[in-house]
Amino acid sequence: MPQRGRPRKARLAAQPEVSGKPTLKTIADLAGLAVTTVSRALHDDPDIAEKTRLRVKSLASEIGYLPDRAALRLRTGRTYVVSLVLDPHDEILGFGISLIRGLTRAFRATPYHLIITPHFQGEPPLDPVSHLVRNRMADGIIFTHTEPFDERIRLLAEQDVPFVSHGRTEFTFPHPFVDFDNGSFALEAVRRLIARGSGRIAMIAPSRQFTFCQHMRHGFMTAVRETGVAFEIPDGIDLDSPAEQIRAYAFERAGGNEPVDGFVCGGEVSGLAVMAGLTDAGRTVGRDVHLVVKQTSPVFSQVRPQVDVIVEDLEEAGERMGELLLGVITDSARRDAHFLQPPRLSYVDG
Amino acid sequence: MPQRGRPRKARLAAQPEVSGKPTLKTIADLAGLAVTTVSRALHDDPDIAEKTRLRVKSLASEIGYLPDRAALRLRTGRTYVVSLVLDPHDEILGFGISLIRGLTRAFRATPYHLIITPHFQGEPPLDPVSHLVRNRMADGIIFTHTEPFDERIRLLAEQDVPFVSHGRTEFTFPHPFVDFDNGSFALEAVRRLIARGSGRIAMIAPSRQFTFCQHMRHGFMTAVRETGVAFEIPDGIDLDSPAEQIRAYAFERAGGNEPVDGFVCGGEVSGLAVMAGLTDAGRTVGRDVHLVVKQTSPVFSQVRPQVDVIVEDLEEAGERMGELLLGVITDSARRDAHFLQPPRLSYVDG
DNA sequence: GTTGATTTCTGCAACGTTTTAGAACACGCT
DNA sequence: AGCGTGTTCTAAAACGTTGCAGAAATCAAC
Repeated sequence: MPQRGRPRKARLAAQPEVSGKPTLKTIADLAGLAVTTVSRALHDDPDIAEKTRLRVKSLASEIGYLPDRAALRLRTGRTYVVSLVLDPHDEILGFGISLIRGLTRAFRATPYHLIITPHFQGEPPLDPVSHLVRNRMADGIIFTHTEPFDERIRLLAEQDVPFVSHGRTEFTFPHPFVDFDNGSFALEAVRRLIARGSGRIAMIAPSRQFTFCQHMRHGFMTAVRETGVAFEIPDGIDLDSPAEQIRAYAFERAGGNEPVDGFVCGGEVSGLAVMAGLTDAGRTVGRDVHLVVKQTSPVFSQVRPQVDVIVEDLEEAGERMGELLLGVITDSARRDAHFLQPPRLSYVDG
Repeated sequence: MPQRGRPRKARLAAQPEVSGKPTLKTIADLAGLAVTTVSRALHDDPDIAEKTRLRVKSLASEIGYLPDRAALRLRTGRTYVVSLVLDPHDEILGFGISLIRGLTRAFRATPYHLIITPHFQGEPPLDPVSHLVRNRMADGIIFTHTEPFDERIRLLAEQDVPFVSHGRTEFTFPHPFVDFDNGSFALEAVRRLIARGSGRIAMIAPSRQFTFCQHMRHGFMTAVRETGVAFEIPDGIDLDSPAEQIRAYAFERAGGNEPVDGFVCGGEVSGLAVMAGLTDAGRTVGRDVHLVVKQTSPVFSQVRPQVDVIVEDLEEAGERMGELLLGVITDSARRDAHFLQPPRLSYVDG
């Protein structure tokens, strides 16, 4: 094979720098090449001889070169940052941390970093998002507790900023989301309660502002109509209500005439609160009254008496959201990708 | 007052750029000043006339100028990033998310961002930390589950990288930490159980590898010696054991001869597991056997029968850690600052 | 008026990267 | 020889910021 092209100038290879982290210049000096060449070699530019590319790459990995994030970001505008907007509604139990763990799994082999942007109670929900967008602080945004006409989504779609929401909207345009199938959850929960013998079923539903409230109610009502069972959905009580209020409701509705003997609980705290209310009212859970609880952490398997649970896997949700977001970032055509997570039924003795 | 110094050149103020986020140049053009001048004015350099400083600052806030993080980082080397190393041991219940929420509170009015660096199960614990240090990815590091001779702390102290640990060490050099007073926790827990009438007390302790295990054991043993009560600390069972194993242990030790009638549980999952085991064994919690549980989330107030809890406020811990870290970052002399968090007793009916 | 001190502002360089434009050389063909 | 072509590499500029070294004007003093 004939040697072609420009031959290497027999440049003195400077001795490797001792201090500081390696940069393109470090490699360039080591290899006797120009910084540009090294950059291109690492990017597999076909203009660079294969032999050189290989040499540069092995040199780079040898000295543990990692491109400088700041320089990259300054030059290219890409931040390689994804931000999770931490919702004040995020339940203590699992929601935040499982989701985060899933996200980190999705970003594991990528250069992306996960930053947490808090949304403080009382602030306008749009603030954290518009701050991120305006100052270009992230390549993509993740958030939870989506509303039917969520302003955050309107803004992000308008500005063409990649995002994935946990929860759906009622906008006409498509956008990437991951959601738990709360409709199926409620449907299955009611069916299970009826199989257990419940004759009057109540549901502790999400706050009306969230889209998933409608899904859960719809599933609930479908099952109720399908079976003709008596039901109630308390007004003014939702999953974000203080546990004490939920407990009091369960306590009250456990007795009187037309007592409730089946509860669908959309979350663990409400599940425990309902159980507490029933216990306090002298009812025996699992015998004269039944529960189906949506579980996002493994606590309920240790709660006694055992109750039927339906599992929402938030770590998986996080991982999917991360994957979808990376997809949208690299290819904005994937804007309508989504994932609807099926409920995982986990019932006590069959 | 006489006009002194160099007068403003009557330079044409270029019309404000419409596109892109504002930079120093935007302000400079607007004010008819040089970029350097604007930079110094914003930094309150006394070399710049007060009038100019005021004008520049009002201009800056008017157009919503925010220094570019990438440029700042590239130029100064400061990242304005703090990283939390997410431990795989972080309990689903509260640990992670409360701590994170507290951290974000501490960074609220600062330019610091919180990034989450995962530590995946099976990886060497040093990996995430040394990666952060080597590539200068953060100005400060936060981590949990500290060990007596924690390699992470050794490394960070050696490299002089600011950090705050959750938990103490047995190193001779001082370092910033926040810790819950697990000694007092165990001490008070035993006292409470004895007041309830327990005659044989067991403790579900942390895994031996963590420093706080020793503190908890020490507090426990102090109380045991002080009172002369019978006790046991099961071998091979700790807070990180599968809940089922803990349940089985409680189930077994609830009966037989010399049954245990008082449990100190260092965490919520173990608390629920012990209650489950006792219930399954036919014991009545609150009558013939008692529990004191360390609580980091509000779940236990809804668990029936109610048990005594001692609260560890992880959100406060996070906020303190954030504050301490900012202190160390800006003034490395504060390396020995720390905060020992007192247990908050929350007992059922007095 | 020149000089020097003081005040106030400016230009240049650098951080590490990618992009754009082009340079240096070898080869094959006339 | 000369020319075009293809291959392989490089110099310079730019992203937005700050530190350094000065520059331009004024004032006080001679």
